Amino acid sequence: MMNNRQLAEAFTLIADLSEIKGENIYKTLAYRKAADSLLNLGREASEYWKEGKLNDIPGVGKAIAEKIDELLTTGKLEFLERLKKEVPPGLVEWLPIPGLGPKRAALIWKTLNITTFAELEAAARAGKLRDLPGMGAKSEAAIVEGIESLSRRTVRIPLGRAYPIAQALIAEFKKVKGVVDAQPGGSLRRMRDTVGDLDILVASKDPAAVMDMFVKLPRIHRVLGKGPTKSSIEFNDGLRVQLWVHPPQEFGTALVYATGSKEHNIRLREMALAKDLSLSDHSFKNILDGSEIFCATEEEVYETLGLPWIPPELREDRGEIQAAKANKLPKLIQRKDIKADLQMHSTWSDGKLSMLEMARLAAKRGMKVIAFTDHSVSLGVTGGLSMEKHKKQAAEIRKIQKQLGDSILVLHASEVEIKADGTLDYPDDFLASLDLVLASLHTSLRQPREKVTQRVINAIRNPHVDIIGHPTGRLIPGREGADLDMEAVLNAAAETGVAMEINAHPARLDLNDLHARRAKELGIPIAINTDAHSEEDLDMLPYGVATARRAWLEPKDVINTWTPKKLLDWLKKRGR
DNA sequence: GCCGTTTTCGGCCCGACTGTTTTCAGTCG
Repeated sequence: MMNNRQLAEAFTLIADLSEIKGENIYKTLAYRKAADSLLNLGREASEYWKEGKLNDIPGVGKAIAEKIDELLTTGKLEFLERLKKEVPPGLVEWLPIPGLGPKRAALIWKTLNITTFAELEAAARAGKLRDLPGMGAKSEAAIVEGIESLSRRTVRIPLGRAYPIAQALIAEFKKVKGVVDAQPGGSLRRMRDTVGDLDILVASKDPAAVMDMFVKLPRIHRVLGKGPTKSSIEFNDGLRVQLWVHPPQEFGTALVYATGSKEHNIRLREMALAKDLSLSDHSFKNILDGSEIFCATEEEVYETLGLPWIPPELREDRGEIQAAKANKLPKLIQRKDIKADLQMHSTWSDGKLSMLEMARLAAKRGMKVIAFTDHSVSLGVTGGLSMEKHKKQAAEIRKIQKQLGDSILVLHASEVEIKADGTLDYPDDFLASLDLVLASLHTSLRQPREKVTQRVINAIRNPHVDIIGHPTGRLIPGREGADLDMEAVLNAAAETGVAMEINAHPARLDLNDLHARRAKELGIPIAINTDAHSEEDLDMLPYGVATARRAWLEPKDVINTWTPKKLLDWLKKRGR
């Protein structure tokens, strides 16, 4: 059964091939929209399909619904196979080359009769592209350079790496004469778990000063473009940064534009047009009389459209505009709402600091409750604890609790391994003796879907498990995580009341935004924990909160916002 | 191909930058 990503890939391929073919641009746009919509769906399209509700998926009408049906039934699509015979699918590999789009791909293919990436590279290097109509030596050089940069270019980078770099750049921009404000834009500001390139927006009365400083930053590989209001560069490590500079009086429209997402912006522009206003990064322009409305702040932009300000994390065209219209935007959780951290590690297993040190550092960061979830016995590499050692740890916790007084409550917990056979690492009567049990997958993540899903469900059904930690086990970048049937997992959690974790470490952010949002819909309590192994890790909490915000979570949805008493009551109700 | 707080037909977001084409097309975000 094809999953959403595979379906989206099929429609993206249709869109790419159609565009090279020269098909009506709005038709290709419709396929792209459908692909995007599938990727943004909280549940598998196959479930909509079983319910006969494919048309409920935004951007899916009669024709695309029929194609999804064929793909899910047969695993193939006759329409796509025919299209591949008309347009060589190898051409699609050319499109990521900067400076080469569908029009030129078609031109090169038809004129030179080549279809592979290697043939294209050879033709470009042999000087065969410069004589094509509309192209010249510079276009050809740009394509050669584009091919080279593609091989050098890093894939999407983790938010946890991009964010500090962006903050450092912003600090530099703010030092430049004439700069009034500087903010991140793009997926960075929306706090997606990975970002493609860094978008930064500056408000300044003297744009040239910022641009000149920007293109002279150290460690720049090359300047991709430089204009009076927009420039972009590529660093030696392949990271790309795009900079816009606007006068302060239009910073609001500019920031909305630069933040995106593209789909969100399209919705805003449609709303503007309904009021005879054309919205750009500069202003609202009245299409009847040409008059302009300038917005220095985002609030003014949304107000002009009759909407309350929408937090950047929600701007994905996942229903936030409808919610804003109805004045039903969620009151999103914030960092300051978090008063408990229910997964952290100490020197008792693989943590770097003692429990007392960790407790004091957590208290300093506003925590009222923490849980030590040192690893369980079978995870040998981490120094997983025997039951015997747990008794000693319990005694140690009683001791440090006296030292800490009532500044912070320390719970004796465990991150219990969900073993490859689906059993847990300790017997039930031992689990019952702990203050809190968090169960996680670390091994045999590549098991088949049914098996690995059943493992997690077994853990959820164990009456002594309170939280499932980083449910899929993914690592960013690089490791996919288990192929869980998330809908089945979440349904089990909804039945038993087990909390699901958003692991705040930027290498995890697991649950992701979509799954966390689905968990909320099902009424499942969510935990946001740092999984800290060191002091620095304690400061990763904002990434977890950002993921929760992207999932539309409010303080009441998250158990870490509760008072110690409420948290203890919840654990008691769970049989503790 | 999708879609409807004017619409079941006729729209579908907007502008900067680049190169080459001396007024615009292609690409990009």
